Amino acid sequence: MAERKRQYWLLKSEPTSYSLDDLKRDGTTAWTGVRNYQARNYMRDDMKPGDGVLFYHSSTDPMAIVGVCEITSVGKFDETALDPKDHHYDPKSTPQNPIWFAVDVKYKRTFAEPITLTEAKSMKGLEKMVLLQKGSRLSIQPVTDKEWEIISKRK
DNA sequence: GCCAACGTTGGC
DNA sequence: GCCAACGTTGGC
Repeated sequence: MAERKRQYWLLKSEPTSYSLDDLKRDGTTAWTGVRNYQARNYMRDDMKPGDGVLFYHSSTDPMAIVGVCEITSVGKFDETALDPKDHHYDPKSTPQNPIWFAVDVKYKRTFAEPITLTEAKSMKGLEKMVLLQKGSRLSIQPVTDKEWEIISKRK
């Protein structure tokens, strides 16, 4: 069987709800609570252990790509759908008939200097990046090899 | 706080 | 299956 090529992703999070520092503390976390079908599809169908992840802080000052993580599981059932007290509760999603999925994400490193949204917009080679497109609000986005190469070079 | 962009829902 | 109404995201 042919080796699958490593793919790259960007995960958005509001640092007040879950920051890269939180992930550094936890080591690994299940990326639960995603309730958007396109983002779900990426987790369920496309993400594989070893894939690279850029971690982005949204709705904060400054908004920035703050570091690098790694996918360490394939898509699995999102348990938060079962909990009536959870904000992401969805009784239609059950282990027998799963709708919502999560992947495990492992902390790798934090950039000494975050790449702010403003800076990213000025960087050569990132013009097509999903994050920078007008109206783009997907919380899980694919990142191209070239974009990964440019961004993950950051110390 | 505003609002553009987009996704989802539900009436028909 | 269309589409108006509504809700959410997230940059500004």
